[in-house]
Amino acid sequence: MSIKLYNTLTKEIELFKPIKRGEVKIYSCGPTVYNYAHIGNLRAFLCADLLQRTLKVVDGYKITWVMNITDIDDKTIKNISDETQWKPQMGVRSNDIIENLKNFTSYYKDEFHKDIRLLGLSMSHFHDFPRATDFIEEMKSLIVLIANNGFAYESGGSVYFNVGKWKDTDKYGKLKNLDFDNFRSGERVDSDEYEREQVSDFVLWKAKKEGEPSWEFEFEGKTLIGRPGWHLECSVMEKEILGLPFDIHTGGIDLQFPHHEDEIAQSKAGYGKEPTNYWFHNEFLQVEGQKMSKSARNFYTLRDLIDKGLDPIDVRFAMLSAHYRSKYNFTFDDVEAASKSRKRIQRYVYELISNNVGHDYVDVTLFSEKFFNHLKNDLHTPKALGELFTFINKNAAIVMGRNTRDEMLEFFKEFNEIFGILSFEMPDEDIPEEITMLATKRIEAKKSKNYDLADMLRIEINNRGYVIKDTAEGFEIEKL
RNA sequence: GGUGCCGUGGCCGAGUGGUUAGGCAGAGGUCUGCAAAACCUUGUACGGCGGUUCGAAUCCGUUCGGCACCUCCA
Repeated sequence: MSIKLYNTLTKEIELFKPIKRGEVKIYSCGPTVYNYAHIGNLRAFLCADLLQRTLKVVDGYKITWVMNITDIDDKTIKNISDETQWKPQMGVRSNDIIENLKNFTSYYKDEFHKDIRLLGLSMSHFHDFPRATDFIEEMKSLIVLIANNGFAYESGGSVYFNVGKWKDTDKYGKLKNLDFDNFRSGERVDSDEYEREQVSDFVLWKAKKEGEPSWEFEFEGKTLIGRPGWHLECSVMEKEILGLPFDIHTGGIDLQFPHHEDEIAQSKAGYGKEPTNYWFHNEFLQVEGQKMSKSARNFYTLRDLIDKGLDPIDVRFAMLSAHYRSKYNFTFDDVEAASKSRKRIQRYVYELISNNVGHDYVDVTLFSEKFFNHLKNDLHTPKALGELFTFINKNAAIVMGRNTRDEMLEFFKEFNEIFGILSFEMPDEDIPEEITMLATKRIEAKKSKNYDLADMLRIEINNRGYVIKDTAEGFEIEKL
């Protein structure tokens, strides 16, 4: 209806139009479950979450959201062959290598689910999490289709996609302008033992190496023992689960090439259709201005951040505060700032709920429209949040009348269906009796002007994890 | 080497020709015994150099710097 999105296919911000009225089908390139997801991975999933929530809340679309789980590739294989990577929670390591692969990847899949839940993604928003190894047969079928159309060839037990031939048929390089004749010279390390006709050809079926999990594939009269190529899984799963074409495909910017480009080529060469109408790519996350990497010692998983005392919801809000097509520079100071500003919004909401003294009328509809219009404009969260803070600054909750408050709360409920950072329950914390007693003693000390004792008691309360605030009536206690 | 993106005040981050973005931090204030919270006030920024223009962070040229992709990568 009215959301505008940047489409990598056209390199323009376009008015989004779904294939079927009122419905949007989204496929997100999900994690490779060979380890815990790092915060760069998580940003991509959070951006996809922002997209689907915005479509749902702002334009009322019914969303079908699929995120794949890559459970077979070089990295998973590498890690299952390394005994030190095995954890007791994965079960018993057996001689059945495919069994090991399943157990290993299942563990990290579950951990991934825990992470995204902590980040505020809701499992109920997902339609499916297909795993690549559950679609081996369908992948073989696609290879056969591609071969039948003349765009695949077997060599050394592997099957390759013939990019050169494809380029005569259709454009290759739809997502990114690439100068194929001028690929980095001298550094083109083709360490594969596989024999490709051209370096730009990519693998559809990869011949087995010693110790690797493998499947049998009857192809043009030969039995090829091996496994599917990485690009193939998405082409297959999105077709099987969503059907072609679907509406939006999401992923990190690094996947534009070759992953998504090859996905387009495969799907079109095999199924005769391109996968999707809109390609949605989020920019990278950096840490302290650098690319995140293990060698730079700035590599974080969500659990690393939690161990450092960060609240995952603050991480969520910090990431959502940056535009998805901008590099997000993750710093601890920034999460700290995000935490404070988040709490400011939360306190404002609590004031809307609790106080009842004001009478002012404020045009909430006007503000709400402006706010959501920013989101409709290619998910411009920084502008939307700027609008929100400007509004909060100009319109103190305390002076608003009940009707305005209720309208504001309606706004915040919609806001929260997208941002997912607010609570509408007044904090009803059980303050231990001993803390209340200390606070009462302090108030008495205060009344008798024994300020030294009062200050000591306040410090004692702080040390026990609570903060005391004096009010006109007496005091309030909050948990830190 | 090829392709593309970006350089805004202490930090983050909007802004594409003339009007206060915003957040965090900082400063001052109201309130308070002191705090905390809240609220009010407060920011001579736009990498450098040229050019176009009455006027440029915004357009053009150039230069410096950073980043990404170029078949492992969210």
